[in-house]
Amino acid sequence: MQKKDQTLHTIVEKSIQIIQSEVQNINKIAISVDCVIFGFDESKLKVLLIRSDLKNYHGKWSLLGDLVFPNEDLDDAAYRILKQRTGLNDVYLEQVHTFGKVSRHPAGRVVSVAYYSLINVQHHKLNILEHELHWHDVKSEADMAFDHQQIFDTCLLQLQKRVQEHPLGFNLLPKKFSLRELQNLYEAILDIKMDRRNFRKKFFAMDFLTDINEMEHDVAHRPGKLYKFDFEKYGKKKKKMTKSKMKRTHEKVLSKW
Amino acid sequence: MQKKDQTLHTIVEKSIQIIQSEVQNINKIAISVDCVIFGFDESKLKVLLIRSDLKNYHGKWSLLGDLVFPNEDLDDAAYRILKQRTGLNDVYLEQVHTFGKVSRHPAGRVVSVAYYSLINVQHHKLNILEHELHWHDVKSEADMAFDHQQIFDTCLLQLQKRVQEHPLGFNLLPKKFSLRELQNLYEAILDIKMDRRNFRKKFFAMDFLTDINEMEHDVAHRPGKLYKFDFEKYGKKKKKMTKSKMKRTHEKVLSKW
DNA sequence: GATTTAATGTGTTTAATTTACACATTAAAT
DNA sequence: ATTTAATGTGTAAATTAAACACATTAAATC
Repeated sequence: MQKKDQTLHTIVEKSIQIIQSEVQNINKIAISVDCVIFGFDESKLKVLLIRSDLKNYHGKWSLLGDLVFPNEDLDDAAYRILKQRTGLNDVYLEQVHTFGKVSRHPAGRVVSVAYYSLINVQHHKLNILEHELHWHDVKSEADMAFDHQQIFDTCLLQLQKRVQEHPLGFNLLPKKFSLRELQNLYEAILDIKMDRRNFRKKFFAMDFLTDINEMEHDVAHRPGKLYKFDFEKYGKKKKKMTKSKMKRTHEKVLSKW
Repeated sequence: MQKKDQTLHTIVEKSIQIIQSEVQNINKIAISVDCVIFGFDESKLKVLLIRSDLKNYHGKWSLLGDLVFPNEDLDDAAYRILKQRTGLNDVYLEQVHTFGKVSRHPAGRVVSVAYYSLINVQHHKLNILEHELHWHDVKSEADMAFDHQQIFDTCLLQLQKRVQEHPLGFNLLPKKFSLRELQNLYEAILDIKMDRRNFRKKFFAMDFLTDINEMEHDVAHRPGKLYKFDFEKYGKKKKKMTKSKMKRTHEKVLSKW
């Protein structure tokens, strides 16, 4: 009995070792997704953070993330996290960068793919209070866990760049908005002041704002007109632009290095 | 004996199952790196490809890639591949995007991080002929394995964008080059024709080209002057630019959507 | 209800950048 | 000596970006 137990033990242990080494050789890397979820509230750009539950990072803030399931597309994992935390489908989501330093996570080797997402804060109001979730003003420093500050910085830079090339900003606004709100949004994202007259001129020239013949209410000054963004019109124009690229010979290229 | 064997078998099998399921739950995802290595030769933009060795993709071309080691930083894996294949250190390398569809790789779940790299084709000449490596003209379609066409397309787009914002192109040229070569490079990368006079004006205005008082040799026409790119001067200017960003209030923002 | 407050709505002028465009010059090849 | 195929150079026109001021409106205050 003694002998039999030993044999058993040996064999089992050996099997375990073999399998474990196999696992290590083939792949000992976990993949996670971290989402930088941006919102816009009170004329400020916010990011959704959660209290870290790890001991090492007690009291610090984390981005919203999770491991990617083996049978789950990477993008789907990001959408899953957004759905879980905000209850929202159909949000703007964009992959930014993958962070893969060996020592970036205390719990082991975890490579993390960072996404940023733009949501309308009025639309969720859901799973916020239940958990230790918090809309953090991007202008004030948060004490973040792991390399999440770096991930956040990278995503904010990406957002700043993208928002100057494409009309993403509208994803952060309510359907109806005044030009002042729109300008506040751009000023918050880019952290600059803009000239009001030139800003308006530029947006009207783009011709994607629909005047819906409504005004602001309950503002302590002259109320502004409200507009909608015409996503459809923009889609059409974008298509045309792509086609016309085919024909181009010269181009405004090599901007201000 | 019969009984003992069965018990053993059962226990071992159970152990294996437990461990395997553990493996599956925790992590069944492998991470690879794929490099889109660009070169510039005979006034054409080229990409380095290798014959695929997988059966399913027999005869097709692949990007250069490998699995990431468990104890290896992601970026280091990319540099390792470049070193292996071209013998070059210190090349320009930039992460672009991570491809993570469940079914993207026939051999199982592999998430791949794509990088592009710019190398001077004159500097290597090494491990090219030995393996089934090949400099492929980006303008002609290659029959690529897996989702490598998509990865390539994404990286080319990224290169086209980046090269308009920063002076990356010089990484593809020899140390000394004529303005004609420089223009050929930009025309090849962007796939457009540019005006010669305006191109020269623009580059001289940037003030990063050093006239080295040498001329082209053995060209069947008037030889052009040769220049070097002043990386140091560029570095200084870039620093200043970043500082002056602090002060700015208005900005050329919201370009041509 | 008159006055104050704090914002909206609106054009023009100037500066900067981008684009278009032509001819004399040079070295090698014939 | 002539031909060839490129280099080197400047200006004017068009477009885009930046700077800037005043009358108007609704709510809040007195």
